[in-house]
Amino acid sequence: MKKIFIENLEQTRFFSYMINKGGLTPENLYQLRDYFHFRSVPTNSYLLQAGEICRYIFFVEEGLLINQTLNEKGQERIIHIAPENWILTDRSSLYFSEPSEFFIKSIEDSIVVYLHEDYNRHATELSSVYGCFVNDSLQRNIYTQEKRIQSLLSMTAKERYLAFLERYPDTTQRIPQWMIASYLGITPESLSRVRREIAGE
Amino acid sequence: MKKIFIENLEQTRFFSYMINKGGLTPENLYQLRDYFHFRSVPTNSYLLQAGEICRYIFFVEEGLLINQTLNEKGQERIIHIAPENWILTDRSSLYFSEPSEFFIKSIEDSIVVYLHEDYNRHATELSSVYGCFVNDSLQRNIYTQEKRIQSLLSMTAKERYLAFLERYPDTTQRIPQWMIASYLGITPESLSRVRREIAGE
DNA sequence: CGTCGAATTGATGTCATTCAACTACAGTGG
DNA sequence: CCACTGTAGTTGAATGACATCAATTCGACG
Repeated sequence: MKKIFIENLEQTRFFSYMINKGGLTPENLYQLRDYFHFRSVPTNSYLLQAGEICRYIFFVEEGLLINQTLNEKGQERIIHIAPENWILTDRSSLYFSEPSEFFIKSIEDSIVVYLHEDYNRHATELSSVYGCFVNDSLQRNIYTQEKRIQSLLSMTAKERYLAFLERYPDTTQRIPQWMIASYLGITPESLSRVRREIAGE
Repeated sequence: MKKIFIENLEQTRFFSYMINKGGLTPENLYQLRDYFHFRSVPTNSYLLQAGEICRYIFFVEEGLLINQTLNEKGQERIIHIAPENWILTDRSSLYFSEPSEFFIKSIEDSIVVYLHEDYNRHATELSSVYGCFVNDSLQRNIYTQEKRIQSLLSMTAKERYLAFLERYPDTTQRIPQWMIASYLGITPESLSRVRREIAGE
């Protein structure tokens, strides 16, 4: 988890994202320079441990992060999967400064941008467009969660797996199968059977 | 769904909520008078139909609203249940002006405050505290959805029902059982069996 | 080559669904 | 006032989906 120096900031996914989606300018980003830094993160590093207070928003420049939790019975559950260009954090821990119930961990050698908790506030002050973007993201986040709840309420394991494949078409083969199973809320064995069924169609 | 006139605005649940939780003052609320109105809503009225664009945020002054959707197979699913003091809307339809996939409907004779889509914006201009409150609500919303996803991923029907009872202790007996079943993602028959089991403990 | 974890496969169990029958009750019209 | 109807809820038996447990295979890595 070494802090690293990036030669061409402007060529990073992070910059493209913030400029194209967030509506910031390169100048804005240089002004925000104190509120983010790049880190190199080897496989299986924990960026956040349950019990800690989450202080950062993580942007995946390269690699793959997951967000997991342990339920009462002690088994782990994958909550989110974040490949390149995704943002991951524990909003409630970050926002309310409460101990997190989640782990955030890398499952590939990754490069992660750590966004300081004040990044969004400062960026919004620099650009009102960015403020709207943050709001948009929250709304969209709620919407996708709504969708996921619906899928858990009314789809079978097979249907959910097919939906997963559509959602993460390129990423699927980078994720161990048992993690996908966990994300879908089924056992690895069940997923294996589902896959066999699909293959023979 | 008659527009109604309220004698003592200050004694409404809506005012208490906006003042105590939202940080607005009574004066603020009178200034916002154009952006909300009360309606009397008989049982089984639709406040929003799938396909429409949602234009309001609904605050339940009295009664009981639900938010439901039809899945691909044509069966209805209860997504949210909102008794007094709750807020209900289709955020993505409201925010992105897209046709809604949801129905919002009263299941008791109710009094509902219709908040105009610009209410939040204007209220935020009047009071920055309110702006924080809106943000808080979004964050909290995300958090509770996260919780619900986890419960769907790892709890049995019985456990989810018990959790439901804790969450809506006073409201349970006002909601038909088959709706609770739908909210929990199980069939009415299963819920009936779960209840019998619990009763005999 | 041996080890370890991931993935597959089979046998069996559990939980919830489905379908059907039955009860209870509320509303309607004769 | 009573029969008729429709809806919610309960119950039972059969079925289906997924879990669990155990055995085996596969592949990566030291």
